[in-house]
Amino acid sequence: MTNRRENITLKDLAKELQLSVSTVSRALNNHPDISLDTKKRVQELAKELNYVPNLFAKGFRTHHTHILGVIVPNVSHYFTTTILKGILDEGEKLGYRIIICESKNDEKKQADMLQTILQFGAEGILMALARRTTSINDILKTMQRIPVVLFDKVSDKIPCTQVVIDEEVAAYTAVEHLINTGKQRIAIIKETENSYNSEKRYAGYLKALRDHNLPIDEKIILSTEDISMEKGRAMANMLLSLRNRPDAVFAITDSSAIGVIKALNKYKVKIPDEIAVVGFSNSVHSTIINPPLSSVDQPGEKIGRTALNYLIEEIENPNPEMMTKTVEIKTNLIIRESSFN
Amino acid sequence: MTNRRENITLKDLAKELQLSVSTVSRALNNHPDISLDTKKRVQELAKELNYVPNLFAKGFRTHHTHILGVIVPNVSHYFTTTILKGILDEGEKLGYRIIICESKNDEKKQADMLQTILQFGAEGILMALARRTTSINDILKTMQRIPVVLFDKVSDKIPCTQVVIDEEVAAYTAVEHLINTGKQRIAIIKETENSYNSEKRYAGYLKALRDHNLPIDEKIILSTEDISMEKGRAMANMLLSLRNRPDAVFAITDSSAIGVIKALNKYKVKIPDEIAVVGFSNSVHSTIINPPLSSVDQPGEKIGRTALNYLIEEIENPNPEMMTKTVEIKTNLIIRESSFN
DNA sequence: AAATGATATGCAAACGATTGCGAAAACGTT
DNA sequence: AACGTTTTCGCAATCGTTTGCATATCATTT
Repeated sequence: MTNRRENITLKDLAKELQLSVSTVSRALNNHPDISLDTKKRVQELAKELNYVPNLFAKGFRTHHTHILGVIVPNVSHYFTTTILKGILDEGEKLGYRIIICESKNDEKKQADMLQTILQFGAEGILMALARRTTSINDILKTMQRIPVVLFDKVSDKIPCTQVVIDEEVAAYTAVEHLINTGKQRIAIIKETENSYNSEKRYAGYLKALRDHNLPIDEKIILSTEDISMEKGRAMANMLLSLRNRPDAVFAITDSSAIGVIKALNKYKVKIPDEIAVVGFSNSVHSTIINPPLSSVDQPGEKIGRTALNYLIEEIENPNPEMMTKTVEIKTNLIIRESSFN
Repeated sequence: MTNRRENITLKDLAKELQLSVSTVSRALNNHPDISLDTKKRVQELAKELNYVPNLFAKGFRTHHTHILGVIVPNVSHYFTTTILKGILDEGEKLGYRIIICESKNDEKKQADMLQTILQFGAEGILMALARRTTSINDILKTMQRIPVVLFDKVSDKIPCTQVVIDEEVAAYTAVEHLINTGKQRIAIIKETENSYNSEKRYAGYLKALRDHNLPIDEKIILSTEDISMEKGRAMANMLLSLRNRPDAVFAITDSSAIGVIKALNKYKVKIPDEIAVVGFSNSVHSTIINPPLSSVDQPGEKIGRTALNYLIEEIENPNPEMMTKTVEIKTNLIIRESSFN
């Protein structure tokens, strides 16, 4: 391992070329004051010696770090990773480095991470809120220093740009699809906690039923906290035990929808003829389960890209008026055999 | 947005307290030279004014950036995300920030990212190689500047610490399990390209057969490039068309194993009685598919943690001799209904 | 009383790059 | 030949923090 630490600096180049540090700096930055001849000499030597600017010194000097922070509840969640993909890709294109943190749905951890990211000199933060984020003080405080853009898990209590999907429309479309296939008694599995996403989807569900003059029956409106496959399974069992069974289930997440399918399969309930199922997220699992699950596809990469672009816009052209808009990304219902054949 | 840019510096604290900048610095760093009284005064004011040290200036001064870079082929790959989880978590504990990049299995992109990460002042790099990484020059060059630790996708051509699972043992165990359930004719689905992982697993497969005096039949040793669910399905169809069908399939990845199960289900082949299936990775999908898939569980978080710890060890205590070892993490075969009932 | 030592603080340089300002060099103009 | 312009470059300050060394104060010892 030769010379692990030794880095070439402007000074080295300057000495070698018998120039001043400032001239070398300007030559490398293509400053008009420098003659073409000098520029060429400098740039050639720089390349030859494999000069890499110390971005720390630069960032320190210019107060421009080109770092962005991202906080998400769980990096292993598939939908989240597609968003990250968009963020990483777009960030790289625009010359920003991305630091990723996982809040593990822990509000306190989330607050610590905001602090850390801030300390580290990030110029902006992208985040999906931890579940049950109630004290938004830390976030507001952070926003006084650098811009914040929320995505996916958002809250209208926080005055900043938010990038979400058209939750309500998406749910409406999904339920309407079930209605169009002749279903009349559609159950919903949603979250108990006041989650932004869950509420919006529920609203879409209600609107679809009302618009098609279908009765709303609270017996088949099921709520659960920490929605999961297991909970989906339990809810399905519950629905099967009803005297008046539903003929379709709209589950607010794919995992719970898959739990439903598993339960139905177990009791040999015919899908979709007896009970149809639609999920939300279009995760990879949708195509693994049998029958394949109809689901709302959320364009994760696009959400990531969009959020990042808004953030950078706010960093580079601060403009208080533009900083509180909500951007809705269109989703797309993917119909598979769990609801149609 | 009040005072977005204004940061409190040591100088501000010093002026307020009528002290010198150096004293304030030492007080905050708990230097023994400073009196308890002064320390207290300084620290209190710092907290009150919400002083956050400019880590850029600090890193610039101390040549200690506390940044690590991670390069992986695909951030949406489940196993990868579990590794990332481990890296992020352990990194945070040890006070390092993590920058993540996605190579998209593109060797050129991978080289660019090494450069970027380097420029940015990372003190070490963790990486899983892009598929078909042949020119390792960029990596070797990087290693002359900062330590590199490889994980998951590794190469023995690169002289550095490598953290992998016990591929061969894992495969051996999986195949032996099939043999123990009475299977005699076990097919394997592996990769064509000279992938480190695939070759090791294949070796384990061969060894298990030989140790149990089972014949090795090339007709049921199937290779494919870009292994996937679709390829698994195709390979299964191929196996079903044989006059002499196998009674078990060991698929080197979960996705291909799931393809196999889907094909078998389609043709109503009884699993595991007629043909048993074992996969590799124990991805979430294993429990979604029906029947649930037996699979080798790879402790992703542990791999991440381990790799990170080795990297930091090399950063903080450089010691050329320790830098080329291969660490094997133990896996665990999870038996489900696809191979046992 | 002087010397010694311990304790507490300040001075100033350094890290590497950028940049306003001024100076030198080169050239053209009268 | 003297002057003005333009081109090209260097000086020096600056960003915020750390740190070796010098300094100052006070108590302790001889």
